[in-house]
Amino acid sequence: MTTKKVRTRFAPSPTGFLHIGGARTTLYNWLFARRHGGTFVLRIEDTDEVRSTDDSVTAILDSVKWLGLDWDEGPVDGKTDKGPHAPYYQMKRVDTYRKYLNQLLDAGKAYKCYCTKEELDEMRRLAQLEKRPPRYDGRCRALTKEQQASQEAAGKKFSIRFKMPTEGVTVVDDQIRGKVQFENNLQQDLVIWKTTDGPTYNFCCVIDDHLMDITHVIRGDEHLSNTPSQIQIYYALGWETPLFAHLSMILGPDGSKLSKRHGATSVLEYRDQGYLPHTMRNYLALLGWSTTDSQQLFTDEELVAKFDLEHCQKNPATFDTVKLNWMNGEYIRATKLDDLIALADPFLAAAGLKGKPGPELKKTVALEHEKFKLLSDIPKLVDFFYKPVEFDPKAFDKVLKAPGAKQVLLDLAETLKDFAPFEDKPLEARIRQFVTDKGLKNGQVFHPIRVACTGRTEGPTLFLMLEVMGRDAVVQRLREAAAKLA
RNA sequence: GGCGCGUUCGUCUAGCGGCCUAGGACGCUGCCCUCUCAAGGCAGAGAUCACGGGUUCAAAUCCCGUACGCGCCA
Repeated sequence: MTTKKVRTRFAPSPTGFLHIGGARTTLYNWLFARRHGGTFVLRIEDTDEVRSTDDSVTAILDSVKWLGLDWDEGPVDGKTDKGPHAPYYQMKRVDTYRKYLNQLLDAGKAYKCYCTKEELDEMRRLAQLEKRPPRYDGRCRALTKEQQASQEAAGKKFSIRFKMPTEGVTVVDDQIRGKVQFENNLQQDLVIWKTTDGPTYNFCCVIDDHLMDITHVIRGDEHLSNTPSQIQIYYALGWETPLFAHLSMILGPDGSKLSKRHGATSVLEYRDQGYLPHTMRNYLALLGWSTTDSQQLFTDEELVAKFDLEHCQKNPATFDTVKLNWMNGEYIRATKLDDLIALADPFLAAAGLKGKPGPELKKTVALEHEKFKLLSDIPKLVDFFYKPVEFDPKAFDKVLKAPGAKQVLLDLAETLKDFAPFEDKPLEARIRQFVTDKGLKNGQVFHPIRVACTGRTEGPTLFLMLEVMGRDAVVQRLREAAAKLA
């Protein structure tokens, strides 16, 4: 076991938003680094010039920041970097890659390949036909200097391939899956430099992980198959390999790889729907990792203290919004009122509830605190305090159109118009007295009040809600509802 | 097609040969609380541990096949 200081990295390609799978990979890298007092590095793998965009970089950095996962080295924003291994954008490191490319070329461990796309397609077609694995046959491996010169004289472009060993096996000693063996002669000679004169992902990745002293490469399952090739590049350069850990994928409810079809996949969408960063950390931590006890809710400190690679799941996990929602509700309930209102600010603003006349938001939100699953639920559940009552048709028909309901509203408006103090307990006592006086049942009075004041059959505890709403508003709403019944 | 990975309640999972008549969490059902909806409390249903063979006194746990799913190569 290495005694080196732990260094992990998350290395996204900026070709889109940070999705749930990437978020979990980031989290695990972060947790592992923090767990071992190590360093967490963020590196942008933007070698795909066509698909990489600045907007994606921004979106990814925003996502990681929102998740609350701070990185020790990496981009600060689109322009500057922090850390001793800067720059952390691969396209700014091309000279470095070129240096090692030349080293491999000089050592005869890589070679120029002049095959065109058409030729490669043909090769593949034939292989399919003959039921052979459709891989590059290595025809340019043994080209002489003269042959190469004539290809180039003919103006042919070339890519550069890495020479995989033709015999033996490469073992990936995976921290999660154990030893995984690959036969070398079944691996093809990987393109490490493109015809367009640029490095490829698999090459840069190796160079950077080595140069940046990465000790643990924790990444998605989809990279496992490329790992033997990468390991051989380490060997060819005379480097020690880091330890690898491949995480299983995250699936959608139908068992296929989580994608747009399944709804939200981008981390930022979860932010915009009103999930708390802590919920995402906790939920994602448990999606593919677990402790031996039955604990579900963890503080960040607990997560950091307990996280390990041993308990990472080998099989893929289905993303379950229902449990996510439960957890978010748990954390919203655990959030102090003032903090909750601050967190909900964008949602309250979007709903136009800020600065509206009416009760203090803090009071109305407090009434429903235990019911919110999402921050975006907050305005939906308290908006009736701040705008004219909109009656739910069913509630209106069932409760207000009930026999006697109109009279109850009218009588109550009279009873309450001068009532003081207009507070929870006194109100309850008075209204219960009203019920008795009229020889009615609780429901015949309580329900109409609620619907008249809120438009709905469900809502906060009644008398406290009336207190918060205030006498004038309550009396007015009772009368308006009665008038509507005319 | 080749190679690789995986398979425990609907979902996330515990389990590393006897403690498993398989435990927990979310969800679901019922009851309690109650002015509604939640929250909370209690109870319950729900998994022949993918299938088939071995190994062993003993297997969800080890080995081998099969099926299915997924990934990579293109």
